[in-house]
Parts: sequence; C-alpha cells; structure tokens
Amino acid sequence: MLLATWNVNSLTARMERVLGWIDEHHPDILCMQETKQADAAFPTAAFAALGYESVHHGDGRWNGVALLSRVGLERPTRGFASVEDEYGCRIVAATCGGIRVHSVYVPNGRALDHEQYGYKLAWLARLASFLTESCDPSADVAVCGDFNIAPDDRDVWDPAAFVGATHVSEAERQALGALFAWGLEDVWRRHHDEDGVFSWWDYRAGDFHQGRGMRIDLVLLSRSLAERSTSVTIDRNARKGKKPSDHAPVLVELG
DNA sequence: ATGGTGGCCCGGCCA
Repeated sequence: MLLATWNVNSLTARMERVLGWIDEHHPDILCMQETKQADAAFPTAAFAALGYESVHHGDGRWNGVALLSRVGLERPTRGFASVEDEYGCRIVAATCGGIRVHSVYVPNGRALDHEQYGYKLAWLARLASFLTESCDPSADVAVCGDFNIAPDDRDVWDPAAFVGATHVSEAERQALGALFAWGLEDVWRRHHDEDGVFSWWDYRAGDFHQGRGMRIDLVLLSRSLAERSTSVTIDRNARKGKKPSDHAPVLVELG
C-alpha cells in the first residue's frame, strides 16, 4: 500500500500536475494540503473518475486540506470535529484501509515574536488533544502533512541560517516531541539518517537549484504502522519543471 | 543584494 502526502499550494493551480503525479505513482491514499479551495470547488468527480473517494475541508482562499483514498474512506471528520472550526481549515481525517489517516496543515508561525507563532503552538496542542480524544496509538494511525517544523538540524540546509527562526525552535520541536511521546514516529527517520534531504524549497532566489530547503512535510505513523513501512521517499522530481508546488510529495510504502 | 517568486485575485497578504 502506498501512502503519500503533498502540499500542492493551490489545487486549482496544480490540478494538472496532481493528476499527472497520481497517474505516475498511483497512491492508495493521498493527503493534500493548501488546496486553497472552497468545498464546492474541490474536484470530487475528477478524483472519483480515477477510483478515489475523497473528503475536503476548505473555505476558499487560504489553507484547505484533503484526503483521497482508493482503499475505502469511512468516518470522515473535518476540522477538529467541533461545531465551528475556530482553528481554520487545517485538518481532515478518515479511516482508509483500516488506517486512521489525518491530513494536516500546521500554521506557519511566521516569526517567534509574531502572534501567529503562538497560534501555531496552540494549534499543535489542539492537534495533540484531538488525537488523544479520537484515536488510539496502539492502532494504525497516520498523521501526514505540512508541519512547518524541521524535526532536527539535519532537516535544514544550514542550521546557522535558522538561529532565532521559526520552524526550528525548541517549543515547536517539543510540540512534535509530544506527538512522538503519544506514540507516533517520523517514519522518514526509520529508513534514513542522512542530512540534506528536503521537502520544501522557497520559490525565490533559486533556492531549489541551490539546495536550500527544509524537510517539513512529515508522515507520522503509530508503531504498528511504522513497522509495516518498507520505504520512504521524497519525490523531488515533482518540484521540477513547469508550475511546480514549492513542496515535494512524501511517499511511504507499507507492506 | 535585508531582496527574490508564486498563489490568492487586482492591492496587498501569505508563504
């Protein structure tokens, strides 16, 4: 089974690339972030024609998350499942092929002294409480998406360039650590210990071609699921060519 | 080089 996650940076702008990528890789489950679409605009029928059930949570201009599955899609939830989604359209979940799958888009944070940084930490705390309320880490759980956190210094192109910056702060990494303590694992690190492999590169200043990126798109798996993983790859080819997203997809093969 | 590109959609905001 192939599980993938990709911040597409506007599904409207990226639909052709996404369809081409699905045709090439045939993921069984695909989490997407930053669709930047309202639910009514989400191309449910186009994905259904390819054999995918889907759930989308978006209000139009910002954020927006989706989940596609061709191995079943049961008990979908949108947002943190409260009556009003006061946390923005940043999480959607469903049970696919026996796995409780979450597609998440963690707030960027902008800067350590910005109010959005506090919002980012609050959102991560809400994610932790939501997971505790809604699922069991002894079962098959996947939390996939754009975390806007580089788990450690191997995951940024130059740690010195990020001193005092968001995405690498102790508080953000501790929030990720709370998810690990609950029972999730950054499955990339089960299969790779090298530095310098990234999933996001700024569009500006030729960062992609200069190798200036970060690994901030993560697949967190519960132990039972992580033990089934046979490979994890980041498809940097998807960052090349015409009209790419600024993020590359992460793919996890499960036996 | 304290910039730059690209998405939203048309004046800035967001990443």
